[in-house]
Amino acid sequence: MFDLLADLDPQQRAVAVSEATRLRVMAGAGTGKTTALTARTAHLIVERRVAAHRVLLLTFTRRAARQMVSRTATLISRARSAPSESSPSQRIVGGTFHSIAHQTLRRNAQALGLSDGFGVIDPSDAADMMDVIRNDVIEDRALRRRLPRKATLLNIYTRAVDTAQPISETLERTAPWAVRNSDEIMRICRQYVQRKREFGVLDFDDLLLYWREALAHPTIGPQIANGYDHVLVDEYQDVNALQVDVLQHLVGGEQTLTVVGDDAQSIYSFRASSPDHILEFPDVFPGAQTLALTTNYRSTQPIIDVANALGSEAPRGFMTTLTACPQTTGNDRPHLIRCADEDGQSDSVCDRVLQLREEGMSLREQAILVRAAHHSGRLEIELTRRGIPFVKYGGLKYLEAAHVKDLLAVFRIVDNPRDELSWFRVLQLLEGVGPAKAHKAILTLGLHSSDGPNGVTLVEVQRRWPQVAADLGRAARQSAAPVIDALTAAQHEPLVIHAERLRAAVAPLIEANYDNTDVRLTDLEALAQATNTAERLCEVAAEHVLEPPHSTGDLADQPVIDEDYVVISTVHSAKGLEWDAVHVIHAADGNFPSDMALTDGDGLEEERRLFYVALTRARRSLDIYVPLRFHVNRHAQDDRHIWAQPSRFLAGAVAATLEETTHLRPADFGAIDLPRIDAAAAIHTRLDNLWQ
DNA sequence: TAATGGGGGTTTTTT
DNA sequence: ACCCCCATTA
Repeated sequence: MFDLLADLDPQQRAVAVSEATRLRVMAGAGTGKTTALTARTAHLIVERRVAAHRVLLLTFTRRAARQMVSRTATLISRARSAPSESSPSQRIVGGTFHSIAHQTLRRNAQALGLSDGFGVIDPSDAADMMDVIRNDVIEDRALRRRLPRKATLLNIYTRAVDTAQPISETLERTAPWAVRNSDEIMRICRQYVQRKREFGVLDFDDLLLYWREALAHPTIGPQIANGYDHVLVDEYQDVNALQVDVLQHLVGGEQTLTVVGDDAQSIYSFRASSPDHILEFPDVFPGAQTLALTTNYRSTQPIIDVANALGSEAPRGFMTTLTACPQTTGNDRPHLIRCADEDGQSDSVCDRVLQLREEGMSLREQAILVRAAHHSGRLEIELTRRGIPFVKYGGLKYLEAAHVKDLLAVFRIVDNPRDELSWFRVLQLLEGVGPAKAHKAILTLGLHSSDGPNGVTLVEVQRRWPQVAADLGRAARQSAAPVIDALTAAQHEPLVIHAERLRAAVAPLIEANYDNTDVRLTDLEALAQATNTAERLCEVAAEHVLEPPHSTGDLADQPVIDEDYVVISTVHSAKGLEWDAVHVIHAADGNFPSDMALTDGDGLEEERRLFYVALTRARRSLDIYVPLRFHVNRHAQDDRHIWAQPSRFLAGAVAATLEETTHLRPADFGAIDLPRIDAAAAIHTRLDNLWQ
């Protein structure tokens, strides 16, 4: 018979079978955390007879959730010698904090005073709202221009919400230059909250806030929490105070709680997470037991040496020191490659990538990791020039999916006609309709004026539409009519038919507004078909918002899948992944650690953890590239450069673990021999003192 | 109203 | 190079 625990090492086995009701697992990088967690879950279900649907697994990414739910199901079906893994008795409830929150809110919308077809807006919608509000609320143009840009406004708002700190405090920490305008920013935030309510929409933060509110309620809360007997949380180092609150309520009864994480990999402080939460877990959850996973099965000894050396330099240290698995082979020390400038770096990376491929390592086994998405710009040019295919993760432009957002906006209107944001978007697809006419139309439709609890109904919209149409050109009137009809028609039809009707009505508008119509229309067909498993259109829209395309490859057509390609990824997006070879570029002070993060000591420590995450992605080969000269500005095309020191993380104990080489092109001779003085670092320190 | 051009500013990471 | 804002023009 299949033994669930057979492939586990003693540490992992301890995690799998522990009967602690509060368990913290400190799991270092590459130590088989997923293996241990899925074994624990399967063990609960197979050996301790827990029903699968009473186990809740919370993660931070969709990918992690999917992976663990299906691996658990596989384990269970093997242990029971059952043929299929799709049986509900084998599938636990798993998802990101946000998606589980969303499902919970849908089920309890009425009890929570939410309108029943509430919409979920993505960060770019939210930012657009911020933009509109700024223009409405701030009269003075000069003042308006001094305020942060829309995305920054949203960041400030989010951070204030996540940390439950007043805006003024948030500004001090994250945007000190905007402190003088804190009054205006507060007014904008207040309006933002109010408008979301009027429109009947929730943003990402709201999902968690409402979830917590529901859980904190004396009768609703326990009812939700009692749906589960066991709660497991992955990547616990990334939780913020709000999420800890949610968990406390979720396990307020008889439930058990297992959290797994690594304090060394806490890299989301901009979302108000802090490694303190995993470090202080026993204080918040009394009686907690702690286990550790310390044997790294991923990387060779020399790579682990670099990671441990980096950890040893952290002022507070990291809780786990990694031990290499005795079976790993490979003695090559990771390289620190000095390059003259960014182009030299691009050159060097390409050379190395091709060299490794010639040694038999396919491109797909290699990744190039960057601190900031734009760091790979010049490298991408060089990769293209040399015909090396690549796929970039992170930093996807939402606009590329504008047509998808258009149809989703229509979906949202169906269930929530007072969603002004969606109307605003859809109306502007009509010819001759810009912001001004769209706004007027919204007033005419009287989206909020209605008496009903959920605002206007679609029937009312249809009745008032002729008034709007009178103000439109002929073309706009004609192309709008089918959309309005499709919105109201077919409420009794199967969802997928209704969705298809809407798609057909919107398609001509898409054709009129965008290039690349073929690809876009295909996307929309897929989207309409995807509604056949859902119960409501607003659900489809929300799920889509919660799982945006993650790489440019996700949006592209399938053929890419068969090809061999290098992955370019931000370090943040690379967490949880691994490759045979990892190339970390731009490891120069100012880029990595990023200048932006150095306003306080916490910032520097987070950069160190980020660097740690980057290093520990590598299985067999690790190369760190240091361009000594790079462009001053993000988008600079001019010749203004600054000289940089290698990243401060490469000094001290770490230096001793690396093999240093210099990559020179003929043109670089001379350049590289210029004296390297410590001026940059000295000035940096001096200036840093000014801000404290 | 949408399209165009000039000018000024440009602070990372993402569920 | 790019984005954002504004004024001008069709």
